[in-house]
Amino acid sequence: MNKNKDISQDKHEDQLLFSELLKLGTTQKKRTEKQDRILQSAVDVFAEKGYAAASTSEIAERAGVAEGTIFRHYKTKKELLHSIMVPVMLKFIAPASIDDFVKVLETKYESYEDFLRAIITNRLTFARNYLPVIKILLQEIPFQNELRGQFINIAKDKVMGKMVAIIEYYQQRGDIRPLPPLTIIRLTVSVFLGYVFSRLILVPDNSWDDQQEIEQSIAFIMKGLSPNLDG
Amino acid sequence: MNKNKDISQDKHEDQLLFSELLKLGTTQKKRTEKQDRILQSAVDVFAEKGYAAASTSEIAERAGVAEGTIFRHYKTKKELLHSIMVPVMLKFIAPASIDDFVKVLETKYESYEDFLRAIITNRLTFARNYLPVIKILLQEIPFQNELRGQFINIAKDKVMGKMVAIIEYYQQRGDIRPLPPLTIIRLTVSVFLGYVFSRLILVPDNSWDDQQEIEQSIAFIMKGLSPNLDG
Amino acid sequence: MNKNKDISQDKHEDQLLFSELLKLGTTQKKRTEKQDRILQSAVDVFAEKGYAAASTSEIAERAGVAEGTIFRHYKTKKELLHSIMVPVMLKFIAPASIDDFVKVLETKYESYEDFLRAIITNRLTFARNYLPVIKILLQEIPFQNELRGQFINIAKDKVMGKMVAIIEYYQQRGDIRPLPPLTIIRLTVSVFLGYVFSRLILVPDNSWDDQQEIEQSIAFIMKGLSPNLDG
Amino acid sequence: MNKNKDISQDKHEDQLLFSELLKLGTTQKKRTEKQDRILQSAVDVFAEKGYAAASTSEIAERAGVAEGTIFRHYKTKKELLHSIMVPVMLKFIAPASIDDFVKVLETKYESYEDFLRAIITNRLTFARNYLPVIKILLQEIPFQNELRGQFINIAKDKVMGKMVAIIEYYQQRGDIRPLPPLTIIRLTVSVFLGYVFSRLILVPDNSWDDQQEIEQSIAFIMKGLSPNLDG
DNA sequence: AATGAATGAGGCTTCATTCAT
DNA sequence: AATGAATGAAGCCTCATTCAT
Repeated sequence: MNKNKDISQDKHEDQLLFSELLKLGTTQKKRTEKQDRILQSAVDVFAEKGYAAASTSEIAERAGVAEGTIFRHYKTKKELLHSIMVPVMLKFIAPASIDDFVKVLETKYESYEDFLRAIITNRLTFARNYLPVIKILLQEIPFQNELRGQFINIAKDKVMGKMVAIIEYYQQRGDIRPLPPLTIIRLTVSVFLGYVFSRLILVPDNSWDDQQEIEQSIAFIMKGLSPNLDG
Repeated sequence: MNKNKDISQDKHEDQLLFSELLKLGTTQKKRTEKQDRILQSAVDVFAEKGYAAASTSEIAERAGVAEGTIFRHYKTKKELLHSIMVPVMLKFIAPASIDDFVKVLETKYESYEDFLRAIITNRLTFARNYLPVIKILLQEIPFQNELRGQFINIAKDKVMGKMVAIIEYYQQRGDIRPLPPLTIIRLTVSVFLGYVFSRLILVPDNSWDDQQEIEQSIAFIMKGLSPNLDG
Repeated sequence: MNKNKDISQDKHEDQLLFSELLKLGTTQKKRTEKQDRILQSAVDVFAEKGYAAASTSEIAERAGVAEGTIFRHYKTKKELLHSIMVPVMLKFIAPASIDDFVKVLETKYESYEDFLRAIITNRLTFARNYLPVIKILLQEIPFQNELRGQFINIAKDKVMGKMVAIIEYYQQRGDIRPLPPLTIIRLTVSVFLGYVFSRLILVPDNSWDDQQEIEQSIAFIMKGLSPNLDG
Repeated sequence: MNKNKDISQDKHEDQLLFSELLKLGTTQKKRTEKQDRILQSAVDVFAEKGYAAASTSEIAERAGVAEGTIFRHYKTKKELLHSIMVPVMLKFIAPASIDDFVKVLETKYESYEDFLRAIITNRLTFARNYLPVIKILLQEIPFQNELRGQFINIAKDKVMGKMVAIIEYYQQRGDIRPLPPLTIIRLTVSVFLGYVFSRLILVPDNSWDDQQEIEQSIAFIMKGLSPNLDG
């Protein structure tokens, strides 16, 4: 059980500034300092008020740039949103490290539980670091059709295949029940996002014992998926 | 196993029109037909575009009334939102039937599983009937502080106490593990809302086998909460 | 110096309720109690906010009648204003008693000073009793052309002639200087309205010694108009 | 009697355009030509219709700008009003030249009459040049509490002290009666504003002989305040 | 006579976007 | 590249007035 080298240690991926995040994964032109400030302000304002209620003038003000400057870099407000969300979606649902999972599937994690613990810890760290963008993502997915399409495509193309492969691997090993892999993903992700939502949006002021809640969630999922209920 | 006449059959509560829903639970003045049309249009537009992006003029147009008419009945756009959401919250998180659960706790449902199946089926029926308002609720909770406060209060005052009592009852009976009841609620609700979200918002066009997904979800939860993993 | 029977004692004229005032001077239809309440509320709201900023709905609300009721009695908001102002103008600038002045000019007041004291005290009592309508009058005169026309006409037809006669009488007696009577009126009225404005609008919270201020004002006017500057 | 180069000649102060007036007395940012046009139109419309009845759309139209442009420079309609009135109040009740009065009190004006003639002529010139804003001032003082407060403060801080000193000086010289200085100010200002109001608002179409009316007003005030009525 | 729901024109204000500097 | 003044469409809301009941 190699708990030590778990994914959450992947500082290179998750503890970067937002502007750094955006650089990854796409071939971006050089971004100026003003552009960075615009993006950061946009993230803040979108997360605070929602996309529709956010005003470009407030974004500009917080970024310390003129109103017109935003539109020099992003043709429309919607393009600004997309400039933020696309790299985030790539990162959020398709961590760079997932490839590693596939590659070293058998050797890296002995059990589905280890895999689960690794990925949940990792994604929670990510969510905590980029909470505002996650919030935007969850908020806007229902309204921004194009965004939703991209999200689903990314999920399909970059994640689902691999996840299914991983799940089937553990199913064959007898770690988990032979439910449809998509159902397993849904159940797992529900528990995870349910925690993120409760923890970060619904009652953030509560005193949460993250460590314990996560362990309980993992145990819950593992038992829920275990093949041997009455075996 | 599950009681036959399960709660989802409670047509009097859940299969009414939206305008009927609003009548329940509060002593409302008589609502005119135009008022009903305004409310229905508001629900539609809020659900389609989100509160902030919805315009009162579009709501009026769809309702076939003059824009001013909206403001004769609802002082502000926000009041219109609240007029919709408050009764929904009361109904959604605090079904009238929950009192029955408490009253006839022992006799009515033999097991936590039966209880779970009953309440999930019931709430899913409700969610399906009032999908748009559920969508609004999930969307606006992060931004409308007052709404969120009311939501949390209603949850606290009307549901949590009873749910905790029910859960502790089944825990004493040995049906489920002695986790903190709030954690159990979080896990259960996560699975439920995760399904609603996937089913109704994220990929609504998929062909879903509701019956099977629900059974799988219930089984997942039951196993996840069962005390006898390695007993 | 018959100070005793001065005009301010004319209770029949000045200390009536507003609704009573309106009855005088014009042949009005019977007014219902609701009409009275509408008029009184209109006076209040017009005086508080100004005609343009007053809303008929607030007037209705304060009067305790439905919005539509106002328009059953007064075709338009402007007609409501006029219904208030016309009788007031008649009373304010053309006191019923002025006829008496002319009739008994010589015998009633021995000097211009007595006349002045009588009329100022009288008009001040009136202004105090009907302050709100005076305020409306002063406010709307510049904007309501029709009102201004009527005001000037009433002043011309009912007052100026008589006032000029009175002033010329005292001028012939050598009481006051042979300035143009209109100039004398302007100077006198200025001092009077200047006091009303300071006293009732500009700094109403001040502690004013009315008795003394009035006496000083009268003395000021008398000296200002006295013929014997270098006599 | 009166000094020849009287204050009304102070062209640098009083005969500037309105936009010029606004520049004085405060350190203003540069104003664009459109801003000037907005201010001028606002003055016109406010004066014509009153603040409440003036519409920002008409102001914009007359200024030849888009309505939105107004709100780029003035956050609200009320701020637009204040932007106009504050400098005017400073100029109207607190002429720059009043300091000179104090400084050169004895030498500059031999008598209260000279002082009075100077200041009245000066203020009348000002009023004539800026008639619309004076009209707005007189109209809105009763309704705009904040404006009234500022007006009173400016009067207190900048004028009253000096005026009282001047009046007491002439009282000690025996020029005028020992009435309370505030009463003297009230009487004097009443006569002055009474003339302005009659002349410019009530019956502007009359043919007025300004020179003569002013001299008569001054004579009236002087006699009214003279100590030696029956000396 | 009285009501109050309904209207639609118009009010103030915000906003994304453009463009001359 | 950056600015910020300018725009005009659109947003929320108010209001005087009408009319069916």
